[in-house]
Amino acid sequence: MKLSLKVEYACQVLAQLGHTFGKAELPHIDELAQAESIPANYLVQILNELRNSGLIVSRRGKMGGYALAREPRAISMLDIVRAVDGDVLELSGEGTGASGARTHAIWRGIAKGLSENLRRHTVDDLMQAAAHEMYYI
Amino acid sequence: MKLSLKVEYACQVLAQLGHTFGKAELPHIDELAQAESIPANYLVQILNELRNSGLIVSRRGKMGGYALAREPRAISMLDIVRAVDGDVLELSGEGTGASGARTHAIWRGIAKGLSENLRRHTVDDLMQAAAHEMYYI
DNA sequence: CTCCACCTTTAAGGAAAGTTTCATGCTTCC
DNA sequence: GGAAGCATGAAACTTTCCTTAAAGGTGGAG
Repeated sequence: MKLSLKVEYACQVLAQLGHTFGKAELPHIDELAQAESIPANYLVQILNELRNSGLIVSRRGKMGGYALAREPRAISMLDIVRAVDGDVLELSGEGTGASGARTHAIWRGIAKGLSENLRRHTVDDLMQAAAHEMYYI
Repeated sequence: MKLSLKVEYACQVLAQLGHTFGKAELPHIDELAQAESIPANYLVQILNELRNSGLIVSRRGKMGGYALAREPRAISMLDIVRAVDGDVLELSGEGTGASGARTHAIWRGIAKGLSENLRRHTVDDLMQAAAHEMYYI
């Protein structure tokens, strides 16, 4: 049950955009890619998905770049997951078999709990310095 | 963010084994596969992983079959996920980049919360009749 | 008004994982 | 010893993930 690299990248780049939120000059793809050690060509696709989901905005041409669409605390990790990875803990099976329906029902409940937990974390949290990490290990 | 079919299958077959727990005659692979609409050849691998993790036991030869290793309420969904799908929300990346460490720390916290939630559900819950499903939708 | 820097869109390909199926050997009961 | 069933490993297929690439559109600067 692995977390996709794509979601990790998305969290990192949004944290990075959080730091430049409100500034006049917008960061470019290459700057973001280098700061977060993400392949630039892959980052392009992720940023597009984030833009299509309304989490970020972009400006074309010279002086172009990316920025958060709203303040960091107003973008949750649930928004991020749904933007790049689809529904949280989406079911693969059809719910067939004697225990299929019951199994689906329970997993939907678990997915709901996880979603609510993800909603409580925002880009603001991702921007905190690494010094507080001990609390999470 | 999809849940693997393998985990769903594992939950279903364990629910099925829960119903025959304590009985003298053990169900065969083919019976389990048919009851839960799971490809029998695939189910073999899943049952092996569940056995290697100590969740179920098996008997060879004629009159052979499978059974839970302990009572249904003593097998949690966290046990199931770890047996067939590895760690809960395992991280793919290296935690590199400016926000890599912080992102990892937050996701570890979320994974911990999900694990604790999974621990609260057991095979016993998976065995309940489908009539109670409405509460979970 | 032209060029350059930057974003936009799409696609192709390989690597990895997930799912299914098959083949062979080993145990136990009759 | 033979048949019924589990144990084990591997092959083949499908899907997803990750990476890289290329062609096109946009806006500011000179």
